[in-house]
Amino acid sequence: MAATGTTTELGTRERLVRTASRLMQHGGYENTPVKQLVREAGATLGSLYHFFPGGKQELAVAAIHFGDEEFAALLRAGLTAHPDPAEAVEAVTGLLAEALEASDWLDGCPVTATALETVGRLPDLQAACARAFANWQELVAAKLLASGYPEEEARDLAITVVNTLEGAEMTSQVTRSRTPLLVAGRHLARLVASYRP
Amino acid sequence: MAATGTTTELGTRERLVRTASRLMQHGGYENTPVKQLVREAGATLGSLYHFFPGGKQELAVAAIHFGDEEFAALLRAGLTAHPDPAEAVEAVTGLLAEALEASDWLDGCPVTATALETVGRLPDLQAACARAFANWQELVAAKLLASGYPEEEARDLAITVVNTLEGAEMTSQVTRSRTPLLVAGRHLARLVASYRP
DNA sequence: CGCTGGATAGAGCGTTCGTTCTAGTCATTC
DNA sequence: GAATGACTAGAACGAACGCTCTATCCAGCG
Repeated sequence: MAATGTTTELGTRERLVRTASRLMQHGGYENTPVKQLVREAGATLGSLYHFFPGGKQELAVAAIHFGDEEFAALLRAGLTAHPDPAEAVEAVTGLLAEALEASDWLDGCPVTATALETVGRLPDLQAACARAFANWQELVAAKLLASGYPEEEARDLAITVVNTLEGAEMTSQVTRSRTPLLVAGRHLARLVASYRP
Repeated sequence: MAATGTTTELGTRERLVRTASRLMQHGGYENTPVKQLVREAGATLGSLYHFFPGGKQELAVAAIHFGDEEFAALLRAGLTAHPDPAEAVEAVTGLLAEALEASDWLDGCPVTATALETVGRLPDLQAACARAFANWQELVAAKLLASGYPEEEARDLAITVVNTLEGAEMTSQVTRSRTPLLVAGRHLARLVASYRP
């Protein structure tokens, strides 16, 4: 190899995190056996417990953070696509619908499934999921604030925007249809516009 | 016992279904071991496989249907509380927030967790979950239609109302706060009112 | 009374789970 | 070229999983 100073392709640790994020996106935490995980990541059990002494749970927290950032990137892409926040939010639903259908309705929200099954069971994971939701709300709120929305209305709208995206993404996934997401886009745009300063 | 002709308290089958619904509401399908299930239901493995030859999966489908009806009852209660659909929807979020906090943030939507973890894995369960969502949408749509909303707008609004309720319920659960649900109530009321015929 | 069949009861099956453990590889450093 | 330490490799373990199986109970009936 030429450049041995940096990672040539992707380090084992990174492959583990990304694979865990993808598998947990599909089936959540308990439905993701570590052996399948390391196999698909092209790693071994030894590597997993080398990088994550806390085991599956520590890896899962890292995977949730990765999914958090991944979703945030898509959110940023949609939000910056239009200056107007209402149009921007609707653009996000379009991006989500596209990505979801392209994955044969499998790649839903990378956090939701894990969030629901860890409530009251695995506090570390639940906290990581809560942080992700807060992070996404913050992105939406920033867009609204930058457009002149008053502080309180911006914060509240951001909560509902993210929640509706989550709910619509789930329903689109279960029913294998773009409709819930696209309808959510229209309604959120109308709602956001109705508060326009 | 006096009346031996009918079930004295609750039949074993019914206890299994209700217990399964409650446990799946908390942790989903895979997080609900059959042995814990029969123990909490006051039943045994023999009874489970007597009433549900299809095993855990068949019981889970029955449990989803039960949760479907249970949530539908709460939805009906909220929707009939006010003649105006906008106020009615907001009433629903109040009921949900109350029930959720009373359960120490554990009794979320009885279907969502299972829906997400069975996508693309257990078609029978996924179908049962999809049916529940459609059922709830139908209830909201009926309320809007009865209030004179045009057919298409009523259907689309019903989709978003249910999706937003789902998303807000999940976020309220994970963050242990009424806020997401109550904010969703205000926003949904505003959205529904904005379409008032 | 004995027979019958729905319902109950739980020990035990084979499998899979997350984790541990020992052995090994390989680039880097003295 | 021996030593070092980060990393790889996978066999093996105890626990827990869903499910099967045989035995038993008991109300209804001739």
